[in-house]
This record gives sequence, structure tokens and C-alpha cells, in this order.
Amino acid sequence: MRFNPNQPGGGPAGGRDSYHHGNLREVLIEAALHLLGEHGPAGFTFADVARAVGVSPAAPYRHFRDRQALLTEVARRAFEKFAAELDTAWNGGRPDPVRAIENCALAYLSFARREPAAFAAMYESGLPMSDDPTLLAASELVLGVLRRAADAACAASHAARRPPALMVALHVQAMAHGVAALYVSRAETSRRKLPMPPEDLLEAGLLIYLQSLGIAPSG
Amino acid sequence: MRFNPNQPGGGPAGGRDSYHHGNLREVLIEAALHLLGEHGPAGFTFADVARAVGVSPAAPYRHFRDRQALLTEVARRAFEKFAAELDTAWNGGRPDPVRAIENCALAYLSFARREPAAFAAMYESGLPMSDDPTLLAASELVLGVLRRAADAACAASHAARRPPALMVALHVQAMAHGVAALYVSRAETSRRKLPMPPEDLLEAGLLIYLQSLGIAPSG
DNA sequence: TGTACATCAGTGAACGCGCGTTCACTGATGTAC
DNA sequence: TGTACATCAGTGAACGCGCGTTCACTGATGTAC
Repeated sequence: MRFNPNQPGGGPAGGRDSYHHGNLREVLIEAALHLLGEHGPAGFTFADVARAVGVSPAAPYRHFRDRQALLTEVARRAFEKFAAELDTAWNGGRPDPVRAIENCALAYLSFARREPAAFAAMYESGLPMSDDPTLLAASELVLGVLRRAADAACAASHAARRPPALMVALHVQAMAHGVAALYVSRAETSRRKLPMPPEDLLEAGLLIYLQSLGIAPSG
Repeated sequence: MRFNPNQPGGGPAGGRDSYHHGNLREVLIEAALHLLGEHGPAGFTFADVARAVGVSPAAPYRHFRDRQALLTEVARRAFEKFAAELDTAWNGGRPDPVRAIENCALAYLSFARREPAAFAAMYESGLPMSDDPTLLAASELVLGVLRRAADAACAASHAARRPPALMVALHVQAMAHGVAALYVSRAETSRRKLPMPPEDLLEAGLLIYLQSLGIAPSG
């Protein structure tokens, strides 16, 4: 498949009717994401990306040092988008902390389902965080959102002994991530069947967990 | 690195001083597992395995149709070993259901830590279960153990409303898997630092969860 | 015990292929004056 | 407004390499008689 750099409406000049692409960097990132979704984190090559975009195999080198640099950029954007969606789902803690946390967790699954490519880039590509501070920073946005959600939930708790909010955030992420990894993000042929929607499984698990912290949905 | 088919003590004849290897199939599986641990699910080739064993690149074809067939066998054995370790940790539910479930969960992490290669073969290689019934069957052993553990835990519960045992098993696995995937099994450079041991994180999470079901450790 | 033969489990050379990367190049664009 | 020039962002041919796989082969082993 080929990616057309022009806007759907046909932007001003630019794009591929001229010698210069004008937008190649962005298009390469999109194409890499697309291939990632189709063939998994290791299922495509630098040359594949160039081919998908309809450009010579040398062209990508003008924009990325190598395949890993491209993949890193994909993962960085994935983390940012993922964190933004979680934050939208959190919605400032409305209508109440439990529902807001649940919405966060469901957004976790929703993202894994809608964007398996981005999910793979973040959590299955094995990219080293240590090499790129901006990638590390982007990855921390995700837990940051969950941390804020857990703070609010803990503040609303009336349990005798509460675990630290960070730990609650990590528990929520662990359960969401476990469900996502086992039952949502993997190829359909390589995961077990589940007698219920993964969303129901996760929601039930979180309710049981949060109940123990003395937090219940209001209303 | 090279794998010596002979036992360390030097078994009776057999092995690589003769033209015939005598044990090549087993040694190929070991070598594949080893390479998997070093370079991830996609990080080695059929030829690499042959080289690691010190055999011609055509030799593996006598034992496996292709790379995927070899990987499938590795994954199948990994599931069996993993399930066996979980069952040992479960220990028939002793000393009490909560402790036994916790031991199961800790065994989950322990396996992910000690055998990252096997873990990757099972959960990160993207092998299609649908192609091989024996692989599917092996993969179900794992949930089978957790299911039995959950059954016993639910029987001991005195909560007003209990979720089905299968769901409890899935929750336990989800949390364990989430912690393992995020904080144990990935390469050190590509995971976030955690302000506590993953084992403590998981244990705390399960305690909170199980408490809600009206199950507490005895003693 | 000896011999002939079938089968098994390796060898190693060869193939076509696509990869990552480099290279000198060239068309298009921007800018100084 | 026009022109010369620098820079940018592509081309496409080329390279060496290691891959997966096939092939005719051969050494070792097992078995019938």
C-alpha cells in the first residue's frame, strides 16, 4: 500500500507531484506505524517503509539515522497519544473517582484494541528507553495520568489502611496491561478465547480491588 | 556459543565425536531457547541455531520443517514447564488458599525472571495457537492451575456475592501477567524503574483483591 | 559370527533474494543582491 | 524583477552480506539371514 503525502483535499502544491516530497518524515512515521500493525514489531524493514511510501530506499536516511530511530519516534508519539487518551477518559475524576478510574482502564483496553501498532511500539518493540530521554519522558506520561487518578481515588477512600497512591496506580496499570496483553493486543490466532468481553473482565476486577480500598461508585 | 550434546560428565559414546549427533533435536531446542533469551523472539534465525550447535545449516531441516516449527516446540515445552512450576507453587492449596494463590503469582514472576526466553516464546512470539492443537493444549495448562487455585479460594470465601472462580483466576493471571510484562520480563533498558520489588507490588495487589472476596490468610 | 543392504542423520556447496547502507548525482527551493 | 548561488531532499545504481532452502552426497547405524 502507498501513502499519499497530499492532504485528502489536495493541499497547496507540495506532495508527490513534485520532485521533493515535502512531507516525507511524517509519512514515513505513518507508514512505519501501519506496517507495525500488520506484521508486528519486527515484521518490517527500513526498505519496506520506503517502498510503502513510494520512495527510493535511500530517502529515509535523510530523516532517520536508522530503523531504530524511526521506531523510537513512532513509540514516542504513541506514548503521548496514549497518555492523552487516558487523560481524556479520566476526565478530571468525574463523575466520581471509581468511575473515572474504570474509564481510564477501559481506555487502556480501547487503545490496545484500536491501535495495536502503537501498543506494540510502546510495549513490545524492546526499544531501549535509556538511549533517548524524550522517549523515557513520553513513557512516564502514562503512569502520570494513572497516578493522578489514584491520588483522587485514595483521597476519597475511607478505608482504615490505604496503600500509597502510587501503588494503587501501579496495580490498576498492571491489571489493565495484563488483560490487554493477554486478550486484546495479540493477534487473534495466538490468544485464548475468553468467555466474556475483556472489558467486563477488567471492570469486574477493578471493582473488586477498589471495593477493598473502601471506595465505591457514587449514586 | 556452542552447545555440547554430551552430558557434562561425558555420557556413553553418543554426541559429537561421531558423525551422527545423536541428540540434535534436543540440542537445537535448547539453543533456540538460549538465543531467544539473548535476542528476543525475532532476534535469531534458523541458521543461527545451526551455527550455535556447530552443525551445518541444512541439518536442522532433518528435525523441523522450518523456524516456526522449532519455535512452536520451544513454546510448547515452555508452557508445560511453566504450568508445572505454578502447580508446585500452588502446592495443593497449602497452607491456605490465599497464601497458595500468592505463591502461584510469585511463581509467575519468578518464571518470567528466571526464564525470559521461555516467557517470550509463550507470550511474545506471536505464534498461532490455531495451527497446532498440542500448543493450544499446553497453553491451557497454565490457566488450568490458576483455575483450580481460584476454585479453592472461592470455596473458602465468605463474601456475600462472589464472582465465578474462572473470573477470579483470570484476574489473578491478569495482574501477575501485567506486572511481569511491565516490570520483569522486558530488557532492563526498556522498562521503567520501580520503587519496590515487583514481587511486593504483586503481592500487595492480590491481597487487596482477595480481601474484597472475603478471603484472608489464616494464622 | 559375518555380510549385504536399507535407513538414518549428517555434510557442504550452491542458488536466488532482499537486506542495510553508501555514493555521486540532480531537481527543486530559498535567498542575497 | 532577475540572476547566481547555496542548500535541501530526493534518485537509482551499486556493494557485500547473510538469509532460507535445496541438492546430491556420505558416514554411521541397525537388521535380516
